[in-house]
Amino acid sequence: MTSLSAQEAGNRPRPTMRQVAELAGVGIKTVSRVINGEPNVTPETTQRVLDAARALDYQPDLHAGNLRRTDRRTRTLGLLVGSVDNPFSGAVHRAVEDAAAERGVAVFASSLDDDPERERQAVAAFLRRRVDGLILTTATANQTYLEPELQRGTPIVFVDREPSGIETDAVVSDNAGGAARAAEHLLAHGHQRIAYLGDLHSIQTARERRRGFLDALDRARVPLDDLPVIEDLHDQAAARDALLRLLDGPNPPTAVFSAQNLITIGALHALRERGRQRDTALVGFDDVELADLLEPGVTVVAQHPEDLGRIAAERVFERLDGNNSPSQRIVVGTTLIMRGSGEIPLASA
Amino acid sequence: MTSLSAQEAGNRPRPTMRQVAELAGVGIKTVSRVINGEPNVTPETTQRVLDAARALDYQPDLHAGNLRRTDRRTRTLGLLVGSVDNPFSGAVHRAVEDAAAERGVAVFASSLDDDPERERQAVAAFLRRRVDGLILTTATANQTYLEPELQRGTPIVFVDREPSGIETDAVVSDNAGGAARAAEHLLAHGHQRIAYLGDLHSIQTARERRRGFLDALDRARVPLDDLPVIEDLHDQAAARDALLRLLDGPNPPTAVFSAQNLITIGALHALRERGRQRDTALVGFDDVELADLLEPGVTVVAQHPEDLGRIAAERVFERLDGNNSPSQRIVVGTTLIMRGSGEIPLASA
DNA sequence: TGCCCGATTGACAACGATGTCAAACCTAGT
DNA sequence: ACTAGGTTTGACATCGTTGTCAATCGGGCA
Repeated sequence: MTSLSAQEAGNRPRPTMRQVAELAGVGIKTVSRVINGEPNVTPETTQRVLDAARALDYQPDLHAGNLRRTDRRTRTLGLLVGSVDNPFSGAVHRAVEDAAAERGVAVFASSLDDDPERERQAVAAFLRRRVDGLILTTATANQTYLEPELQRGTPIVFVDREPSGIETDAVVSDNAGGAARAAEHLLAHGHQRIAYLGDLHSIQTARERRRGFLDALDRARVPLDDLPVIEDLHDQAAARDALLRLLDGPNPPTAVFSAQNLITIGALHALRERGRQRDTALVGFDDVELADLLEPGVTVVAQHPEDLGRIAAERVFERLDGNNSPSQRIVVGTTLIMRGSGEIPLASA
Repeated sequence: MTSLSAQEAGNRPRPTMRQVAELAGVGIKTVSRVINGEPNVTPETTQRVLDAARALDYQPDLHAGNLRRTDRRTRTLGLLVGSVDNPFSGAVHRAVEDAAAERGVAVFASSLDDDPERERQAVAAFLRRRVDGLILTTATANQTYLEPELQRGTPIVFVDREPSGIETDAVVSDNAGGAARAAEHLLAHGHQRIAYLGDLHSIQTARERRRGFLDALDRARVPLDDLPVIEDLHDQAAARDALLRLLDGPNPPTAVFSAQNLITIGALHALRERGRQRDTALVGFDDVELADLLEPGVTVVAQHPEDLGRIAAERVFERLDGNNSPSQRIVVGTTLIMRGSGEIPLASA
């Protein structure tokens, strides 16, 4: 009533099964049976128990039950993504959540920030809480530290980036293929001097995209020597600055491939600032919101984060359901979406 | 080694303190002391225990410990947001995660989808897992169902939307104020016939924004009777369709206030489709990515979701630390960001 | 030498639930 | 009326850990 009521912390202790049993005038095991929907309880007893539980606002303690339960399932999943704040990660997260919610499973989410130390910490935090399975985006060079956990039967599925030093499932985008597609698209519009703006070299997908990009140019016999290939751009500002330098330098690129969503946004800023958005072609990897409303629209190689997340979650649940077929690497294709910026032809100037 | 290794599920059982104790040749309580950093263990014993723990890849079971521990803290928080794949929610989530991670607290995140039933389910799932505190965006008309939990001392902080029927902390944006600011801004540029495009009337913030908007117009003595006020637009497509109808109808609005980020995007689409983006003014509530690169740039009343999340989390931790001052309603201001679309003057046509 | 006191250690109960098992209670068939 | 067999129920041990408490050990001091 008064604003004090909320603050009388630790007032009533939380009711336990024992108290429900007492109120209902039955044994504690009977309460357990009712709460868990086990058979062989008369309707009258069931009702008495339910009434008592309602009256006390009883909430079973999942973890206490787990301790004794034979399956030892916490109905909890650990999810590690780039950052819960990034739209790509958000879509992955949402798909995982939906698949999990269907099964009454709750999801712990953590942000990686491409920091190996954060990864170890997050995984340890998940394991201490006894998650039933892990869906991980990794920042470590090597995940052998997870081997013992895998041996214990905990399903671990990597998402977005492939694992290394460990044999387990992975669900990833076709990074090299998508990057190659972007390069070929720009080549087809006459460009040869294409700048590559990439994320940290330590990130596996960044290396894959770079490889796909360079391989495609190489196949087209474009000399790679003096190509502007810039890596380790980890945020919008860095990408913007890098492209500004290229645009202001001698022999600026006629086209740009930005290999990640934040980099694309940085590149867009740089192009606008120099008024070059209508003569410098741009293809981005990963879609960005509103890209279709810019002028010109931003051509992108779109990933399908919802699929990545959904498939990864389904894989975890299959493993939990006993499927122990050999581990698989599932590749989700990318989609080139042409909106204008990627179709700007090489200026005849 | 072979791909089978990962599949021999349930191989080795997970090691317990008992096994660490056995391997180290000490009592189980001594292991507990070492793991928890309690004093009065000799350095040699400590080392033996740590070695044994390492050798077995021991991970303490946080929940088992909790069962016995006097503070009963799971070091876990439940967070309910609109949708983990909405940028606004993502920013709130990230801020909460950062504040929590500092304290070794893990975060369960769930999406609400403005569905009261999902809210009950998510909250129940959190409570069965004994989270230490709740940070909630609500979709129910009334949250008295949380009263017993509040009485037990669980900190509950509402974020983004205010609670009703319950006395507890809330951290919200200045919705009415921000909407009024948007209206005044459009009025200042000569507009009177301003369309309001709003979210579900059942959402408290949507009602607040509508109220702020209408009050501002009323103060300016704009007749509200035949103003195009459209509510219950819950996604981009609905917003686009609604605005298209207005633009195509008789007496179309000269300015638009879109009261939520997805609605703003839908409105942008509609304006482009009719080629009206340069003569119809637009102010959106909540910022959207790339809004600055559109032509014209999108003027918005930006919220500060990071602040909402951070403050809400801090409030929870203060409560957990024993602060039991009266519950507070903390209002975070909004910021008008002028980028062009909101400064389009009334056409002299 | 004997005693006191603090440091170190481990046995044991307990946290809230479920699995096991046996007791009590029906019902129907003879 | 009596028994077989199924249904309903609860006592008790147990899950992995921490709190309590008592036992042991090793000095330091009278």
